[in-house]
Amino acid sequence: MKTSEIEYADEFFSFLTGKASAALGRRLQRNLKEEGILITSEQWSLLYYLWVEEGRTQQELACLTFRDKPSISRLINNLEKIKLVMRVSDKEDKRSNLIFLTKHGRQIKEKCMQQAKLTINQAFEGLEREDMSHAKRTLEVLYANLIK
Amino acid sequence: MKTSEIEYADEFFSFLTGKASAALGRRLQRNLKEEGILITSEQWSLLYYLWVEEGRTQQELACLTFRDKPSISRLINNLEKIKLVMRVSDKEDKRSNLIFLTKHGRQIKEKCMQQAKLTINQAFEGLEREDMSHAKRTLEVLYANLIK
DNA sequence: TTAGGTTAGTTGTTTATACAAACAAAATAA
DNA sequence: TTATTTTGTTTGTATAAACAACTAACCTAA
Repeated sequence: MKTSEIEYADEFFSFLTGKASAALGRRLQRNLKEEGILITSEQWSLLYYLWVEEGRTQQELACLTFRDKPSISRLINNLEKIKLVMRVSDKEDKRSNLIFLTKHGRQIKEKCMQQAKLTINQAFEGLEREDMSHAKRTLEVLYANLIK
Repeated sequence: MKTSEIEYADEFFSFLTGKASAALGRRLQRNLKEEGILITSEQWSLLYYLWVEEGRTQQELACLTFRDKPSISRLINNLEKIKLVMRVSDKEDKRSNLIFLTKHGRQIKEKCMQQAKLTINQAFEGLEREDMSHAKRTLEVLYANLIK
């Protein structure tokens, strides 16, 4: 293996591990916990889209969060268990569930967004906005390459 | 919420999902499967360090792959099950297991590295090396911020 | 109107993760 | 030497992911 290939594999591996995003998720979860909010970063990502707009179908949530349908189904099971969301059968189309926030699900929004901002600030310390945008664009091209 | 905050949260979220690294892992797994090698991308990442050097302890592997000790313990259980690695109790320190590749574990190295290279090429299509290095550096700073 | 295909969601199975708690072996300190 | 702490690993429990197989409801076209 040539030197250039070793470096190449190393870069590859660094992304493969996804350690940065995992660390970000863990930190968010920790920051939420400190405010007494016991949800996972995955649950946060679903709630995020419901705070923007309620009454989405599970299919919509699957597309928005890049998960498959079973993953969404089980995430919502857990969010129902802790009484943050509820399924409401769509009267127009009985196949669909519309997902709504409970009162408590709406109440925690502000605290969650605040802790998300805190997490961002902690993560981006010493980084320029431009660095983040650049990295984001690169990852988006990479992602686009891989799903086709 | 101000516009700038929405953009900010969006960038944050894009990293949070880790969708790029997940897609990379799935593609690697798929590419390996096409060569008849049925291992997960997580198993690959452990094997990678064993191909570089065998006889590492689980603790070492945990550090190298940024996983906790239970994760490594169970990854190795599964790698033992499919007969790619084996635990050998360290005679110097009976607490430690030294992890060695089986014959088959060594045999698949070349094919695996070849499929890893293929995966890299697919992922990086249309991207400059400089973009990847830049993204990598950014993610490394982000990661360093979050583990302290 | 009914047969065939599509869409929305669920369930089963396997793998992987985190965190906490347990355990045994080793190192250290009294 | 014995007591205490540290280190390496495993086990328990919960959440989450992918993939395949399934059901139910809807749509469409003969």
